[in-house]
Amino acid sequence: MVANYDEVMKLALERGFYFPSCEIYSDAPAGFWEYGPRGVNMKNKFIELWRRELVRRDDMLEIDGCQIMSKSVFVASGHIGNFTDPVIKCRKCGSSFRADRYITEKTGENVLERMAEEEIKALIKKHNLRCPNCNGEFGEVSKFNMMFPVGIGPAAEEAYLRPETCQTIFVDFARVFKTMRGRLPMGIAQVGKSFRNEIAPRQSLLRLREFYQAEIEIFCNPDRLNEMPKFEEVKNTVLRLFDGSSIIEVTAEEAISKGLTPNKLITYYLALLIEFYDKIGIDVKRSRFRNLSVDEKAFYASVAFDFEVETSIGWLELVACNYRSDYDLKGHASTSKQNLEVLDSATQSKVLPHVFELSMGIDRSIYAILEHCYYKDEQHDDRVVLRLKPYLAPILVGILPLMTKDGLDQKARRINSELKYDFDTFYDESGSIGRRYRRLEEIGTPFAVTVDNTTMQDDTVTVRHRDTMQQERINISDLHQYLHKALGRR
RNA sequence: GCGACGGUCGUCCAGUUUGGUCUAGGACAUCAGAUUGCCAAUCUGGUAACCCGGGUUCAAAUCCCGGCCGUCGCACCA
Repeated sequence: MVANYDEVMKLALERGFYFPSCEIYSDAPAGFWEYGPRGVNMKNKFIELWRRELVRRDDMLEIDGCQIMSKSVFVASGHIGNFTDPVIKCRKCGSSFRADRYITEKTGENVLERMAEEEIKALIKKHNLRCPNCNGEFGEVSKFNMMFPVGIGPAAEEAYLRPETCQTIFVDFARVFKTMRGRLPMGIAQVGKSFRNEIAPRQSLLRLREFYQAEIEIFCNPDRLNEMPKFEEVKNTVLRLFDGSSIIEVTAEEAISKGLTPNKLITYYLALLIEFYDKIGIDVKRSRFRNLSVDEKAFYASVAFDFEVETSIGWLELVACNYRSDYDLKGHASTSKQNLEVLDSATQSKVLPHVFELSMGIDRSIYAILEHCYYKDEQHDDRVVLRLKPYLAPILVGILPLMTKDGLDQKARRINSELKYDFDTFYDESGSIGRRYRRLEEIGTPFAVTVDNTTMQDDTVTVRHRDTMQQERINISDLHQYLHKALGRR
């Protein structure tokens, strides 16, 4: 039984995964959401697996940069120029439109991305364009920048909240490469918040104004994109590639030989990404890499694959995989007047690295995992089971006394005390045993340890499995090892 | 941002049409007690809400205006 958005939303609100920010105030703006206790735990575990399966596996370097950055950064990155849309507003009914698109649609005239406001105005006048809704006259052309400005210090020096975490990586690149004795290709990773003043934030975690990204920027020599010994590790990994009409399943090796992906470096990282999402609990059979067409790509990307998963509200983009070439380093080099070239030790030549990025949306990923793991068990009174991987579950194990007498509760409390420093545990004695099992499985707890009368005689407990409802009896002294193993730890 | 519709306990809903026993009701969830003792059991009791601001009126959950939020459509989406 497949979940829908409303069911996931209800579970998230009722069980403390996430909820609207500032909700006790009526002027709370849209597009801001908080993680509750269960959500933040799950998010932390998501990031831990990201570190393990991408950052450590590939020997990347992680940094943690500032969220407020100087204006120059965004002049260099192109956000000051490109992150704005020209908007025209009807004087009569107030409807607003993207000026460039509207003019092109109505007149066929090509409107350049950087066309000045005066020129746009002239075009409207020339063709006598009016509002399609009420035939009213258009007012001034305005530019809406989606970055949040901030004023630094008493003089309110112009700066911005970063609209993407990667800019920190680019401006830090030279120092990190030097001090960490970098070699190309080199990955720099970062988890952090980004901020975009969305016009219409919607659907809770899916379209936020303040959101988490986990970003990886691979700095590479563009002449050596097929020199990738590590590629052997992933050559049999299956990629599902979508060309706009159908999904083709191929191994990483086949993707290259058939020309579906451009080179080994990009293909290697697409494969790492899909392996990560498989381990995190996404049903990868319901995912695809969408090869973006020319007009869909961001202004800085020359090759772009969006990693998308199928949900009840359609295909949802979780990761943008962009080959940004030297767009960013070139921009920062010329704006800052710093030389950002590095020596590629393999060729002993100076090179301005190109960049391939994996830009993951954490919040959207959390939503997608919840939806893919949500299961309504029709065999057992429609019990709701969140079938999260053990290493992602907010609570790993519930510790339950069968009843609160004959010392069973004290015994269970002692077991909880012994385990809680190493695992996320939850002690619960309230309500019938069946009710307590149901509450645990609803937040994805894979195991429930029950203390019964037999425990008092031989120090064994039952371990109940969330998905099968089967129980096994094991020694209390083996519990630690048992849970350790269940987490897949070494 | 525009348009349509909507906003009542944690959740879902009743009450708004026709202002007045609404001191706002129910179910689920939750808490306490009793009973039971391995899969949402039963009984008793409790906690808990009219989105915010203004207006009309003797009287507003109910009517009017503004704001905020939500759903859908358009537009936008690095």
